[in-house]
Amino acid sequence: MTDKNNVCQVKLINEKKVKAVKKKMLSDSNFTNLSETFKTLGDNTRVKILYALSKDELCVCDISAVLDMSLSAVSHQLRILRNMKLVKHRKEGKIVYYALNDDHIVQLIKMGYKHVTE
Amino acid sequence: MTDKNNVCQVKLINEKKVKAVKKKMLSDSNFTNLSETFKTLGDNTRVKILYALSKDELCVCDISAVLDMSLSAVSHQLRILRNMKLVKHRKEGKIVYYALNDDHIVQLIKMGYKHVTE
DNA sequence: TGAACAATTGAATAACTGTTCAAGTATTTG
DNA sequence: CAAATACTTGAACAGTTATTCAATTGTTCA
Repeated sequence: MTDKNNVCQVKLINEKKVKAVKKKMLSDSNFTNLSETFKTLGDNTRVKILYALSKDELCVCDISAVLDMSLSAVSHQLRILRNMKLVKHRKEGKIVYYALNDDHIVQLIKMGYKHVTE
Repeated sequence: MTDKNNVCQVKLINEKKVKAVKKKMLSDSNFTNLSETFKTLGDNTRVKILYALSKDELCVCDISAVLDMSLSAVSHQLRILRNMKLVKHRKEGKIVYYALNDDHIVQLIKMGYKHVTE
């Protein structure tokens, strides 16, 4: 893709800058992990679940009550959060309790909240 | 949706907890803003653009060179970042230079990076 | 003025995503 | 064992999204 007529003809407006910035970029896999983490937070339902869990450990049923959503929808999103290792769960009979995996994510959400409210 | 047979029958496993957590939830609009901000960061191309701009002010052409992507694709994403007020731009003749709107977002990205690399 | 070119834009397409619905698991308890 | 129930799962559907391609805008400069 680099050559082609897609890229501007002037052979880079600012070759030095481009080289310097390119050198400072992270690896592709880091960017992928980064954007996938943000993408996981970038859904109304999931961010609500995480926020709720930052207040208390909750079972699926309780979460669906807090969010006023179907059990199934919540469960689907919990699977995604589980896969991303953002939440952990423990079984107590029929009931499955979910909790945040660590407080890391809450910090991110708090910072995001600061951003949108300032 | 609340009643229905979607929600668990036990009339809430833990009514007190649910009430307490529900009270602590943010407003819907706050959650929407929050998730939309994260969603904007939750794309490989956009997070790369923001990261690059955290290193230097760059024109569209330079950005497309840094990311090795088409001008058009970059421009489309820049529009989204502009709409979200994450970047600002200034014109210099034919060339449009982009920069981060504020350092807020870099903090978020740094924190996300810390999360994925730890 | 007209050629060159950085950037934007709209349409089209392919891929992805979140919810619902229905069916299925697993556990408790009568 | 059978009924009840908390939860999970797969398929289907509607809505969204990122990129490409082609056309267009706006600016410089010969």
